[in-house]
Order: sequence, then C-alpha cells, then structure tokens
Amino acid sequence: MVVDKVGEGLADEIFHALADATRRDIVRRAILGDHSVSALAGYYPMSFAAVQKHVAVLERAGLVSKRKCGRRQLVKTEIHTIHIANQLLEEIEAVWRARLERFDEVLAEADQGANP
Amino acid sequence: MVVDKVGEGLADEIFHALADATRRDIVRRAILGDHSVSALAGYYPMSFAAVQKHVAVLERAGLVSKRKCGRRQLVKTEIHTIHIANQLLEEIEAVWRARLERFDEVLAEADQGANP
DNA sequence: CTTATCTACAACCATTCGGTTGTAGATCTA
DNA sequence: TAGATCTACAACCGAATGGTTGTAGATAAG
Repeated sequence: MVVDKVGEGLADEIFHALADATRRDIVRRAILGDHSVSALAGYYPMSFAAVQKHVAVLERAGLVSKRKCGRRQLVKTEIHTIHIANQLLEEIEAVWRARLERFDEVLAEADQGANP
Repeated sequence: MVVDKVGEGLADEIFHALADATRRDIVRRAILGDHSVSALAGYYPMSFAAVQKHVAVLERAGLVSKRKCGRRQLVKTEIHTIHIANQLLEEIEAVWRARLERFDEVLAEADQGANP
C-alpha cells in the first residue's frame, strides 16, 4: 500500500479549499462532468472573476484540474485529493479507536488481576 | 440510521477549523487525553492568547469541547464532528462511485446492443 | 474581417485571520 | 492574606480572503 505522507501545508490548502460552500459545490458539479469556468459561473450569484478565483483555489489544492478545449477551460474534480482529505480524517479517527482499544486492554488487565 | 443533514454553514466552520496545522494538532492531542489550554499552549511557538483563539475556533466548529475543572479549562476532542466531516467527503466520493456505475451501465447496454 | 465569447489578470476594497500585548477576574498554594 | 497560575477578553496590526470592476488576449461564429 502506498503511504503517501501528506505535508501539513498541503493539508492546510485542501481543507481551506473545502471550507467554502461555493467551492464544495463546484467540486460536486465537476465530478459528474466537465464544466467550463463560465458555465460554472452561471450557477452562482457572483461575478465570473469570483468563480474563476474559487476554481484557482481548488486547483492550487489539487482538488480540481483544468484542461484547455478550444477557447474554453474545462474543470474536472480530482477525486484522489478528496480521498487524501478523507484519509487525514480517518487517521484522526484511528487515533480515537486506538485509544479505545488501549482502554479496553487496561480493563481486561484489571479483570485478570481481580479474578485470578 | 440517523441522517444528520449538516448545513453548509457548519461545514464551512468545520473545514475552516481543520485548515490549520496547529488546530489539527490540538485535535489530535486532545483525543488521547484532556489538556488544559495552558498545557496545550506549551506545545506551540506562540502566545497563550493565540492558542486560546485556536481552541475557540475549534470549539465554535464543535470539534472540541471545554469543561471547567478548578481554575483550568480542560479541552476534549469531539470525535463525532470529525466523523461528520468525514461523511461530507464520503458523500462526494459516493457521487464519484455513482458516476462510475452509470458509466459501466452504459457500457453494458452498448455491449448488449452490439452483441445480440 | 468583424464581432461575440471565454479566459486571464491587475487593481481595488471591506472583512476576516492569525498573531501580538495588556488588563482583569477567578482559583489554587505557601 | 499574599502571591502565583489559569483563563477571558479587548485592542491593535499586517496579511490573506472574497468579492468587485476593468482591461486585454485567444478563439469561435457570422
């Protein structure tokens, strides 16, 4: 299994990119099919330039990629980066589970000591 | 199963709270055992007040809770909120998998049509 | 060729963020 | 009681965010 240790800086960028409802919506839309930036801009009550900036934030975080197609720039979600974020949270939950196990172990030892 | 539909505003706060290495570290430490705010402050190269603000951000997002114990304020990670964030990402991955299934379906239909 | 569309980017502005210092209240300890 | 510790909170500051408008270059369409 590939470990893919992700740096704190990248984690910062990924979570920051996800901390905005418009950007999360762009990610969801760009899963189902590629959208041009101006097509995406049509969905939100803000200027084209604003949406362009949101896409740029997502792109810097690696959550989205763009490929040129004529005069359009097609935006596609990079599901792998979503998975990286998911794993970061999973690691935290793993620490939680490990703590529970350690707790159970102590309980078992106490049982053994009290019931020889 | 409880659905627990999470509002966009809460999602914003959760991901924003996670978009900082110091705050993620606080979350990890406060899983293993309760820490006072000043104990946490000892781990980071910044003032007590700065760490206090980080804890406040985590608390507003529901990632952490505080309980008073004498003159100290003990910080504890709320694993449920981590799980909520995890589910939000899982939903996005689910959309991806659904798209793959639809794609496979179309391929199967094409096979059926081309191979009667 | 001319015009419309799509994109990139700069400049600007208000607000938020992440840090600081300082002050004051509450609680433990000598 | 006096002093040390822990916390809360306000005020301030520079940098980043999230939005705007405007300008200019590529590409498609008439």
